[in-house]
Amino acid sequence: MSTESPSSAAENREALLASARRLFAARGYHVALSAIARDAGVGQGSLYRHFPTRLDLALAIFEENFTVLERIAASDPGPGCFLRLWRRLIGFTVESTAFVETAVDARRQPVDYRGPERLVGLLSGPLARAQEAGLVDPALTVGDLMLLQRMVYGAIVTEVDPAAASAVAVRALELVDERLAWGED
Amino acid sequence: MSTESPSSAAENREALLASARRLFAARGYHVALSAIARDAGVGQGSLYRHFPTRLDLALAIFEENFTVLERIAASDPGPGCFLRLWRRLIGFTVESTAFVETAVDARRQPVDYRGPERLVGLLSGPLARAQEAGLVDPALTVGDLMLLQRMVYGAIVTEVDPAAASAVAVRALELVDERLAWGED
Amino acid sequence: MSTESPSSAAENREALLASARRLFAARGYHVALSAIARDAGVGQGSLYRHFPTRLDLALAIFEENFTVLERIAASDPGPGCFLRLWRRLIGFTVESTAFVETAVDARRQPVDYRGPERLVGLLSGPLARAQEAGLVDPALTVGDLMLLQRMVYGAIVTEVDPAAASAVAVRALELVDERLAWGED
Amino acid sequence: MSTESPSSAAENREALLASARRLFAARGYHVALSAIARDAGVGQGSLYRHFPTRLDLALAIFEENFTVLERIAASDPGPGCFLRLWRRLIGFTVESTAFVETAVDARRQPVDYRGPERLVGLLSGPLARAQEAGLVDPALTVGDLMLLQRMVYGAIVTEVDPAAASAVAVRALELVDERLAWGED
DNA sequence: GATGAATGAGCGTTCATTCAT
DNA sequence: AATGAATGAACGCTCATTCAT
Repeated sequence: MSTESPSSAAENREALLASARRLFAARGYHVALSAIARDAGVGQGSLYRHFPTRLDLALAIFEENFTVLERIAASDPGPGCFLRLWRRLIGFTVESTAFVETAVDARRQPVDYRGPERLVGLLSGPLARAQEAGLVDPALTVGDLMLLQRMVYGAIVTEVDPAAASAVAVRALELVDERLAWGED
Repeated sequence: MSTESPSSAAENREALLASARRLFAARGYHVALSAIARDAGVGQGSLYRHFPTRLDLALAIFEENFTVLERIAASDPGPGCFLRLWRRLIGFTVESTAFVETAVDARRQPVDYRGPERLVGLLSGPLARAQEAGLVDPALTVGDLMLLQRMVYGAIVTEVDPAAASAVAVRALELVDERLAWGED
Repeated sequence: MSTESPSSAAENREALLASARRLFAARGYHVALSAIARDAGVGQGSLYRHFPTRLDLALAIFEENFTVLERIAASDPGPGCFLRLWRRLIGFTVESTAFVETAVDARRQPVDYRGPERLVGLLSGPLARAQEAGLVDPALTVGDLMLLQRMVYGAIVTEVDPAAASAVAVRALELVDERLAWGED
Repeated sequence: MSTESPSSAAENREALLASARRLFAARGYHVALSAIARDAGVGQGSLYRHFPTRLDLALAIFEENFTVLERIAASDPGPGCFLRLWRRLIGFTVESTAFVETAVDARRQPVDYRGPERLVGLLSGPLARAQEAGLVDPALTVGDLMLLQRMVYGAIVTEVDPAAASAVAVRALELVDERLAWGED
């Protein structure tokens, strides 16, 4: 009977996203939605109201990630912007391996999602600037980068030891390392 | 695919593996086990007897793949053996993207599986011979190859268009192509 | 039908009744109450204030119907009044088959509802006048009529084709037609 | 963990039908399916296996009713057969008022059900024999009878007092009584 | 050894009801 | 007085697992 304030809608949304992020990572994309609601301290109906499907939850998390990347892109007009973006993107990849399962699901129940295109748009300018400044192999395309990110997902998601995820990502990128300056600080 | 014939234990096992392979690919690793039994024309209890868990089914399929690779390794003592093995391995990867989900599951409910080590053992000799013959970059280690295969999984499994899987694998490998002669026939 | 205008209590009540009438007819008596509120452009809490239970909504619609019948009864002191009333009553029956579900519900969760008695009171005078004028079989009682109306509900509500409702009502009444002059204009 | 014998399939089916018949009558067509399973002493999954939808359960009950009627029709070649059939049919109607709700549902989610046609086929011969023998008004058609049965549903289902159901059916039929010899033994 | 019906916990979803605003 | 988000019990349904035959 404990009714929270109806005005806590925005807070609930935040709490649900945070719980989803955490439980997706800890227990996989197919964690029970009721567990997410419980973890967020929110009723099942409210979860449903905010995010009618599991995918809506996943896409909302992507959206948050995008916001972070957009902020980086907007704040740094220099040639170093690209590497910051790329590191953050790989960071998201390492943190959210559960989204490979999202991708697997999406292949079977296709959804209209413009994420990749938006990411391309976001990276193009910074990549060009970095290449002009001689920081990145000029032959590398944004498409190559998108593929590389997906490959990193593969490397991480098949890693038995969760603690090794970052190291695996580094090793994976090193396999193409002459072209990309990842890892050198 | 439903068989009405007198079903011996061995035949049932074969039928179950074939159905699992097909349904894992078509409907994903989490397809209902009852669907596999039905597709194989076998009772649910028999599926259970042969493969107590879903993972047992997956590992048995890996085992079949191993057998194919071992046959190649045993039959070709020349320097070209490695590339044949590698191509077949990538072929298996393309065919069974569902096994990324197996890997994801396995991370959460860890199982003692010696697959990677066996694969290393299988590839070491042929790789060395290929490197001696100048066919493959001598700096490439078997560990690099294992990682590369896992990266290919990532590229494929995040590909929305199933028909593009092979092409994506090729593109993924080209990102490291100077070192590996994949694709040149 | 969603109204954005400043909504007074009385307007809300009207809008809710109109939406309930429509949705009961279109989607059945058990349509979600939230759908009625939404359709009326009114908050769920306001629906609640006006009509605490689903049955209150149904009874309020009956009440509106009564008002129409009372107006007819009050306005026509002649012998033809009865048939006008009867036709309108059968009309309401055809329009609101969903109320059979109300009746079914009411049988299980009995409610003190004086509808039938009021209807008897409303029809008695006009029926007597019609019988005196030789327009209706003098052996027919008001109770018979009430039962007949209920029988018409049965005929309509079991009719698969909604468009056939009126025709079914006519056929149903014809089964007792020598006694009642329904249908002859 | 109490597992009943897998061979109790037929018994389970019977138990489910009996429970459904009883609970549909007592608590309405929309009684929880889990309540029916519980009442029958059967798991929910088994209910589902035997009757995938609520409607399947309802139709199976109709089927049982049909079997009873067919047995009467087959066993009595005389002119009195029709009245026995008709009494039994009205008896089923009185017993299973919940099926008005089935009909209401069916109007919204139409289903291909040949019940009425079968009933017509079942009654035609016996009705003709009864009419030849002068037991029933020769002007009465089978279609009239079907409609009459539906009208009886309306009379019963709108009756507040469940104990009055039979009496209401009798009164309802008396409204057309010169034509049909119902009630006189 | 094979069978397939039975089981029931657990999931996603719906919705009447409440209540801070 | 009106709003509409929050709640959570309850439903239909799925499916891994068991076991009498």
